[in-house]
Amino acid sequence: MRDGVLGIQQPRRRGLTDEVAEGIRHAIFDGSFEMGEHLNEVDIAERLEVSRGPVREALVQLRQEGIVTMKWHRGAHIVQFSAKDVRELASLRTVLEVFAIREAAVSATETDLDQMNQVLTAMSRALADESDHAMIQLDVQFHDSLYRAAHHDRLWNAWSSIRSQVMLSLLVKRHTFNEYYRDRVIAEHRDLLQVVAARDPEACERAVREHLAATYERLVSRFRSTDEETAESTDR
Amino acid sequence: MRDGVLGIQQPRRRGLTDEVAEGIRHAIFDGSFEMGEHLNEVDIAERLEVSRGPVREALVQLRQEGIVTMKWHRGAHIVQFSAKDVRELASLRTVLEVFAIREAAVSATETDLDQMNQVLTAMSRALADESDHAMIQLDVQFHDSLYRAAHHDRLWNAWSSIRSQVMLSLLVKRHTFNEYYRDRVIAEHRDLLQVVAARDPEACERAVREHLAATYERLVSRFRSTDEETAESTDR
DNA sequence: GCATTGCAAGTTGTTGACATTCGGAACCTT
DNA sequence: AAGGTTCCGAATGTCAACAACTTGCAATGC
Repeated sequence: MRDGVLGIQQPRRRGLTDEVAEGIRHAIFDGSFEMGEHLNEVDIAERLEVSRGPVREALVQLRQEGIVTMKWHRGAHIVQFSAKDVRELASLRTVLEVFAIREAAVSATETDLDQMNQVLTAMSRALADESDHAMIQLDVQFHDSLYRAAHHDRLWNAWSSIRSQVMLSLLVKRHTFNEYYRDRVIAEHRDLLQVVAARDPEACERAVREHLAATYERLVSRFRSTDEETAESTDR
Repeated sequence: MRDGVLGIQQPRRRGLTDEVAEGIRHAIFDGSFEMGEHLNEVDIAERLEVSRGPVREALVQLRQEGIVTMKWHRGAHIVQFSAKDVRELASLRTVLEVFAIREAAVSATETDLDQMNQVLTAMSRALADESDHAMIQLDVQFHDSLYRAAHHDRLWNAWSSIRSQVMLSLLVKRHTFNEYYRDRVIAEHRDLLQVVAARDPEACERAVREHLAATYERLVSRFRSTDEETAESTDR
């Protein structure tokens, strides 16, 4: 946020709560937990060498991000997305992102555009590595920079509260994205950057709608429509 | 949610965290705290007769709701809205609520419409009492029922994360709303209900845009703008 | 056998004590 | 007296123990 006088990034002091939240988030994205798995507070606390206090506070945060659910005296579980959930993510995200890109078209600075561009070049590099995980991360990162370019704190918060869900829903089905990512991601995102740079609100809205429709059309079908159906045999 | 077999409303068990969060929220809305005031954890804990643990967890929740800010080792403060904040609330809320009412127009049930109607009648009663506080509460409550009619969990969460801010920004300037509330609230909200009931998406969108524009046009001017904002702002 | 009841183990919820950090008052230096 | 430094009080951050709750299992009764 504020760099020191010497341009040195002064160590941002933050509590264990945030560290733990990031740790758990990272673990979830890395696939260290199964979908629906129970998160044991003492396990996490011991593994991160912290007490349970910060862990609990972190879980409250993650609940707000929608990637864990909590019930009274029943602890936290990783969410399990149904097709309905993904459809909700798609529709809400479209609404937010159309708004975001229209705002960005008006108030994006050169710096903002640069950052979007940097993500694009990072994508090109990642394409060679064929790492789906890295690519998805960059995908989300690009949209981060788009939202940031809108310069709208509360819009950013709204995005933050579904961001982790978006990331998780993509990661879970990452293997179905191979061809898509190889063929179209970079082009589509470059289009987004261009319409923003061109300051054309209408083109912006069209580009976002197409981009998200294309992404989610294939994604939704990968999730089960009823989560009542169950249940693979118990793994214990 | 699920009533017992005997129709007995089983007491919804919830932790102290939620109770405390609601307590603090209530206190803030009641004006028990000044804007920007520091929230002392031990004071709150003692006053509510709980330990600091639940209080801290509750504050994390309230931070997510945007009505308190927290900094490392500096605790929690009530937010202070600037004109920019209120403008952000207005624009984001418009985006969300347009989406909400269009969804509601499609998927609202009779029960949903009934609940909206109930709030309307409660408003009529409150109008006589001339209690601004009660009226604002009902105003927000009406919009609650609108969002609920959309049957979209993530949209509801997005609304929840600005709801408290909306409520607070209205309450802080409640004295400027006398005439408006007396004259137009009920009519405008009844319009909203009618267009939803008519299942007319376009009329819905128009009604919401007008309603919110009217509300925020007068509200924004009541908040003072920050220095930097006036310095670099370009009107549009 | 099947359902019910009581127990026990394990997990979460809560608490009070301890450690760390911030901000300001008092003090020294110039 | 102005400016900087040191120290202390007060609040927050963290921890480990205690209490409450849920759940699965086994014993009991039918």
